[in-house]
Amino acid sequence: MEHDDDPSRPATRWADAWRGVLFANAKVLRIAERDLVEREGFPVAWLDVLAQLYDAPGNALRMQELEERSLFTRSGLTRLVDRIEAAGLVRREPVPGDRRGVSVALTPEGRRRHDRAFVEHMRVIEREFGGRLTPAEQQAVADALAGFWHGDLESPTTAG
Amino acid sequence: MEHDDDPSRPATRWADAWRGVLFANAKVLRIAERDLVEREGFPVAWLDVLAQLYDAPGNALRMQELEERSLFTRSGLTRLVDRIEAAGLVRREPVPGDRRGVSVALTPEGRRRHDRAFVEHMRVIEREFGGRLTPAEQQAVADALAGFWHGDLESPTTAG
DNA sequence: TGTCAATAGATGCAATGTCAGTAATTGCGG
DNA sequence: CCGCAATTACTGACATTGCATCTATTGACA
Repeated sequence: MEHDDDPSRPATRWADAWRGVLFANAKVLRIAERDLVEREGFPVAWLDVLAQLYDAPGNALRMQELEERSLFTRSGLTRLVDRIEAAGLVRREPVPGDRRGVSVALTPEGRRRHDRAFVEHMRVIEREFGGRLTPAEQQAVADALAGFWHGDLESPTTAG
Repeated sequence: MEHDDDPSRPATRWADAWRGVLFANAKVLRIAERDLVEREGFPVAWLDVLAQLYDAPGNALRMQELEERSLFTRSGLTRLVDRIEAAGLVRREPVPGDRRGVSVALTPEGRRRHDRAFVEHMRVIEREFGGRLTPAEQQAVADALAGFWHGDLESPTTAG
């Protein structure tokens, strides 16, 4: 992936864009991970789960819903929730209509920890990520990549 | 809902930009990981190592250099190299001047596997990532995030 | 009602990653 | 030359993750 600055052949810019995503993610997340563990004693994966529950109606989600929304550890969710539950931040509850299902709910303690951790986490992200971009760049990246989250991107994988 | 172009309050766009980075990375990488394992029988972490060696002068790097450049698995490099070496894709060699050191070199087989894997990997990235962005968006993201890789971003972490 | 595929989670095992501690080597200061 | 801190890489204990499998429950249907 060397020389393709040629204006007649702009299609290779995605490689640099991808590299940027890769590096930004890795570097910022590494710092944020360290910081969170030091301050709060739990990793970003926990905060991800807590935040999903926080945003959910009733502060609770079924395992499967959690799995769909969670960025990290698509699998292994059972044990992840085990640990968070052991720490008292969430609680498993039976689902009224379906005896197979389990609902994971935020405990009051979990909510407190979430609030504190989230604020500090965002501060770190702002310092390490947002602060390195101009407002225009922030807007551009947000617009360009919006499709990856508020969008469904199943499509092109059908053919296996 | 979309109007935050307000100059008095532009600072919140980085949150959406960050979310985009997070999601794009996670979703695209997950697909690429599966694909690579299926096709080549090794994970992206291997390709990362192979690519670092490929780009290095003499197709070789010391463990520490490898660790600094590697995006994935900052730690655990010893065992990672163990595995790749066991597969015959790299070879450990003593360093002439320093008997503590170890140089990790790409084998001919490693080079072949790298070439093939890299091409296919890039194809997947293009399909899953590049293909979802317009050329203008690709350019914008590449420009905005360039600082995270060709740049040094040590600075603001000094105070711990 | 009995059978069976589908769904929701959990579990076993192997692979991988993390962290602290170890061993060998180097280079400095006396 | 000798002791000692720094550097380089590895090892072992342990936590986490991924994958395939397993159990329980549900819902469709004959």
